[in-house]
Parts: sequence; structure tokens; C-alpha cells
Amino acid sequence: MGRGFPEPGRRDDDQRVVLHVDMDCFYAACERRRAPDLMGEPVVVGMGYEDGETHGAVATASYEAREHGVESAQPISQALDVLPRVETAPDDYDGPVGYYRPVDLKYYSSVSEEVKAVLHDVADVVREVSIDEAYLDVSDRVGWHSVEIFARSLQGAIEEAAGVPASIGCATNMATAKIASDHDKPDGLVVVRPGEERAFLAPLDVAALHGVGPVTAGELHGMGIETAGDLAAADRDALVDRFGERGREIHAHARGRDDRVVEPRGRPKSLSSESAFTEATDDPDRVRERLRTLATEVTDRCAARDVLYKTIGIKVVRPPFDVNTRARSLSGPVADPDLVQRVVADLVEEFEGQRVRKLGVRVSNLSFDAATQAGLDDWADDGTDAGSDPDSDAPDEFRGNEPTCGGNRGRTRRGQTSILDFEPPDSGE
DNA sequence: TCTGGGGTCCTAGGACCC
DNA sequence: TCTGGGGTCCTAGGACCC
Repeated sequence: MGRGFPEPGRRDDDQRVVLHVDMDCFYAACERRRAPDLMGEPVVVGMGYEDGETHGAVATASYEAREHGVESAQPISQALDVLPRVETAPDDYDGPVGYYRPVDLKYYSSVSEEVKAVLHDVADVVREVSIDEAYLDVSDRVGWHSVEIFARSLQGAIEEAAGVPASIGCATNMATAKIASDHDKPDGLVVVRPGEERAFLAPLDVAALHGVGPVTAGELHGMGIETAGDLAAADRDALVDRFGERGREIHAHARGRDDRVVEPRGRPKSLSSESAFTEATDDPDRVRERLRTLATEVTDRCAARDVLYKTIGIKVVRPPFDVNTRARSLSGPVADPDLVQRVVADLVEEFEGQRVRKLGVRVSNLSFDAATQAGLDDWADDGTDAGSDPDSDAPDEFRGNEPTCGGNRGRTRRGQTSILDFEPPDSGE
């Protein structure tokens, strides 16, 4: 072992019991819940399968659909090739057919709420990762001797309360639990006991590790590192040289170590909307129109959640897949849809006349206490973590620094007044 | 793989401050 | 001014995740 010393700062706590709960084909499971006839049938949830429209991707495919070659994130056209819609399959066709459903996030969210309620019931700490995934720290509720029973009954409780199946992984840390939950899907239950982590992970392909995507996996393979076992045995410093901090992390994860503490998710760091054109366009009117729509979506969501933002950005994707981002920060947090429209319009000017396949609008540097904008006292707020700049004395933020971000590539041609000399909102509502 | 949409985190260089 | 170091904030891009 040699360097099997605890990582610095690691809380060497083998007794933690961490669960990763991962719903099986969640969207498809939700569709089945409200249409039990679909049980046992190939179900594909996605967009763009309606006639003519070939634009879209598979969000979730049931295992039955996967058997026919349908995969998540696959272009919908490919899915239809291998698995035609039951409604539109030709009469003389006698191959497999699929039941296609459009994504209905509202419904899935409501089911997710029911699942999450069960999770919060059985665990003191729950980190909701996404609509269909969560980590639980149940160290104070269950010991390693009874963790199987605990997890099995949790699966039962989820099924009973929400009518959808879940897979669960149990381990001493998040990274290992995550892989465990994935190891025996669907309806899986995999327990990796303290000390078994490394042996459990060793045979898996590096790509199975959280944080190893296609790029990193390719590079690792190029280095002769194929499995998590290889990665665990590799020289850490070499990995850090190559991959930076992530090298350190995946090395630790491959060894079944992960210091992260399960904690609830904080506030979001950004909000965005994006959408793709069916075909790339260089029509400035269409581009501007689409951006207006996206900006409105974003500011509407901000308004609904009482969110202020300090940075406004766009994303412009040019064929074949050239992602460009531009952003501008204001001198203080605001909630100002018109300003967003102006900044977005200004930022996109640089791309005028270029072909664009996809656009996005994003706000970041968020703050959540509506008091901030007006510089009202916000000490009454439950001043929790994120967003709240230590500068609750907001007025200072506005003083005399308009030009700070203005010197942006001299893009003020057209004589437009700088987007930045907006009025500091000195009077609240 | 001719790639949808909503996110997170990390890195690197530059500006600016002390 | 030939020249340090620390720290923060900003922008842009990249990789990754679901």
C-alpha cells in the first residue's frame, strides 16, 4: 500500500452509513404509474417523435426499450429506427414497437415529491441531487448489521408511497454508494461494507466512476488505466499533473474514499434557459427573437423565486458545436427584466451574421434576499449561506464603479449607452 | 453519436488592490 | 521603476452530471 495514509483532513469515519437512492428509469416509471397498461412494455420518454419533427432526444427508456437498442440521450430519430411507435408502425411491420410519451416534468416532479417525503422520513440528512436521485446519511439510524433490512424496507416504502421502483447503494461514502446503486439496477440493493470498497470497485471500468466522463476515460485508457483498480494503483501525483484537482479526486474515489459530507443542497448558483434551432440560422431577427423569449423565461423564473442576479450571460452555439459564452456583471444584484433584455441584446451583437444552432440565456451571481436590491436592511432574513455577499451594505456597491465592466472589447459601437449605467434601484417598492 | 436542456465545478489569464 | 507577493473578482472555456 505505501501511501495508504488517510488523506489530510479526511474524517476517518468508517462508521458512516451513506445511501444513494436512484430511481429506476424514473420518467418511464412515472408514465407507468399513471398508465399501468405500460407495465412490461417498451416505454420511451422523450421529445420530437411527433410526425415530421425529428428534433429531440430520448430522456428515458425503459429496460424493455433498451433491449431494442434505445438509449438515453439518443437522437429520437435513431430510437424510432430501432423501435417504431406503436401508433404509427406500418401494418405489415411485425418487429418490436415502443410506447412513446412526451416529457411531463410537472408530473414527474409531483411523484418525486412523494419519494423525497419518504426519504426525509427515514433519514436525518438528505441531499437531493436531481429529480430522481438522492444521498442519505443514516449513520444515526442504522448500523452495518441491519443496513440491508433498512434499505429493503426503504425500497418498499418508496414503492408503496410513490409507486415507482428504486435502486439503492449503501457504503461508507457518497462516491462508493453512488456506484453501488448503479451496480444492480433495476430494483437493486448493493451494500459495500467498510473495508470492502476497494475490492468492490477494482474490476469496474474507470468510466463507471463519478467524475470520469468520455474525455477523462479516453485519456486514462491512453495511460493504460482501464479499471478502477488500475486507477487506484496509479501514481497520484501523475494524475494530479494530468487532471488537476480532479485527478486527486478520482484517484481517491477509485480507492473507495470520499470525504464529502452528505448535506442538503444549497441555493442554486445560476438559472438558465436554452433552446436549439431545428436548423442553424443566421437570421438576426430570429436570433434576437429567440433570445428575447429565453431571457423572459429566465427573468420570469427569477421573479417567481424572488431571485436577484448580478451577472447576465448568453450562450451561442455555432455549427458544428462551437460553444461560446459571454457574460457581463453589474455593479450590484438586481431583478430587472428589461435590463436583462438589453444586456443580452448587447452581448449577442458580436455574433451578428454568424450561423447559430443554439442559444441560451443565463443569470448567475444570485442572491435570494429580496431586500438586497433596494439596500434595505436584510438582517431579519434567515441569513443562510449562499449568495449573500458579505456586502449587505449594498449602496456602496453601486458607488462610482460603472465603468468597471464596461471596457469590454469596445463593443459600444452603435453609440448605445452602456448597459451598465442603469439606475441603482435606490427606492424599493 | 452530427449532439436537447438545466445545472455544477475547475482552470487560467487579466484587472485591480494593497 | 525591471519588479514582489497575496488576494479577489471577472470572463471564457471545458468537463461532467442527470
